[in-house]
Amino acid sequence: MKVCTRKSFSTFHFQLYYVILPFKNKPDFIMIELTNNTDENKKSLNFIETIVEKDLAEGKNNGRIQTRFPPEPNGYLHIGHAKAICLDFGIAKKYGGICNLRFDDTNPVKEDVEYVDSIMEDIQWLGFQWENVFYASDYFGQLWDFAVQLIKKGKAYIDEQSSEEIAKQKGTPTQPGIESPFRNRPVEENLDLFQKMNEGAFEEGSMVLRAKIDMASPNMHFRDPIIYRIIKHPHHRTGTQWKAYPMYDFAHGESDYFEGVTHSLCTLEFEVHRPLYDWFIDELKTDDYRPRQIEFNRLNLTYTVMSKRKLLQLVKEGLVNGWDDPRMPTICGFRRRGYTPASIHKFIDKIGYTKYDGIIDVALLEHAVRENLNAKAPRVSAVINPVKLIITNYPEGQTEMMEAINNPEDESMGSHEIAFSRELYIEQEDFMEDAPKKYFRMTPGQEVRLKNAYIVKCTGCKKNAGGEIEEVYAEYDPNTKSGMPESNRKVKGTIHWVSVEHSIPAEVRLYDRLFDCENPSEEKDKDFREMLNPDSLKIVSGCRVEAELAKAKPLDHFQFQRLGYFNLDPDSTKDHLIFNRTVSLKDTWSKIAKNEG
RNA sequence: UGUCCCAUAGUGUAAUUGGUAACAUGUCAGAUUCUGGCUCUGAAGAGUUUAGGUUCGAGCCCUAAUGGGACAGCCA
Repeated sequence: MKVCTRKSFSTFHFQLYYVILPFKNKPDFIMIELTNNTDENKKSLNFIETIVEKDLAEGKNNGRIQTRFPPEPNGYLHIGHAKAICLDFGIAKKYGGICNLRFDDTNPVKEDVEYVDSIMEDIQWLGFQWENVFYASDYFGQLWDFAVQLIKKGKAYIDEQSSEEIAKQKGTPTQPGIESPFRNRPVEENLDLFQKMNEGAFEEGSMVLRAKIDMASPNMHFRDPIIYRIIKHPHHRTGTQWKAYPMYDFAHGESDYFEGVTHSLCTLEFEVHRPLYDWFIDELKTDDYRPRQIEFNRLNLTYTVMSKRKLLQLVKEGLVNGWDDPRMPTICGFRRRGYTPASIHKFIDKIGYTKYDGIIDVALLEHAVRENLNAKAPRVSAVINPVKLIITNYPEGQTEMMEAINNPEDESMGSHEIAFSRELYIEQEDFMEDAPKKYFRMTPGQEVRLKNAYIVKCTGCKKNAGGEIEEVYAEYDPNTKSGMPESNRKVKGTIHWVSVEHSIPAEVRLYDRLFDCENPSEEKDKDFREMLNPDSLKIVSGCRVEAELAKAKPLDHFQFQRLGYFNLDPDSTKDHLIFNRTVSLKDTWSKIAKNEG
């Protein structure tokens, strides 16, 4: 055995050793990495990891790393959140830190425990576990005290103007705002009103607490931002205890500070909030510690929308069948569609984290699921649009059990049996009376292999009065059974089938992209409902699947051979099997067929 | 003549300032195949938005322009 080191790599913090094993025919090159951190070192760091490593190298926060995933419980998580989750939990894990789940529940009107539960379920399904669960509402007391402190310092005041008035005075991005007439209200009066505001003495909208900063600031967020408003709607956790609630800008950074977050990762649209985030923390902090907000690009995917508002609208207006409709980009939608956590991780790993706000081709996502399911999904036979095939020279009443390999990619998955008989179903698509040259399937005079069974030669078909194909006929060659010595004869095509008598009925749901246009969010002047793809769901009943599938459990993955990856829908019952198409197989034939006209 | 952010093949990401700008996906071709899948081989596809500057040397640093985005909720 020879071991050689590559000197040229010595500047990196890992070393590669090529070990050449002296096997005669197949010298195996095995790369062994002698470090504790295997994969990570090979890959270049993203800009956030670079920052984290720099902070670590400088000894910031005594080498402590803490992140948080901070959803508002006002909707279901989508694949964009998955990207944030992978980052928040991933950074903590990679650098030996912790990641907490914190619900940013500062607006009781929009929030609900239903969402809290689904969020936790989705994070865990993705394979992550938080260190602690926190709620911004846990800090309402501390935040209140901080607000009082600001008032006492003369840095906050109660404004009694209407929201319209305040908006008007705010100015525009290019014009400075003007100061509120209430801006210099005495401290005592502010404290008194703030107290009463929370006791329910005033109506919603009648007054707010504002930070006194700079109405002429070029950053709109500094123009005396509202930090407390009156909401009388009960809170899903604190009930009616509070009537005055902190705004996001006032709650978020402070919550990070209370918890000891070191790196507060969020999406790009919060970039302009960062100076304010820092401003509040500067007012609050009593030591050198300060959490650091870093923004990365949010995930945009082609042919779908990612905004919670629009997703909610799709659900509320019944344009889809709920949050977990398999066409939705929600995590529960992907789960029901048949995506695996591994495929989502793979996808997110490939797209990376930058500050460039682009849109990602769903083809990348689809590739990730195909790759994952190709490795793990058992192969089965299913006929979605059946037509009868009769093997005219096969004995009536005879049945043979054929061996079907579960997964050619993974021998350890073994095999199962599938019943073969005289009468079968094949796909309507797999028979053509007049076929083009490159059609390798069932057509009179042509031989095809029936997967896992015999080579058959098509002899003709029977049509009804309307010209529709009712039955297809073929003769089999008994010497060509799969596995037999003479079975290796070359035939161009192989098609799948199920036995009429032994197969079971099923419903199959074929999903396609939800929207017709690549970037629905970009078409600002169009109603996004007009861009919906009318064919995004096709329900096909009367499908026939092999008996093996009676054993399927909800969400089990399968490859329907030659068709795609499918999973059993949770609504499926013993008497009514329902399969969802996760993604089709790549289909080069359809391209050829198209080009041939 | 607001502040902030961004700009590398179709898409996404990479490239201690120094070798012919790399990878994935997508596209096209071919091989293989009892899945028109997978796998394998190959090809096309950017000369790094533009113009200056610094440098022996710039995708990378500086300046400006151009284009795109975020910010004017009592949402987060």
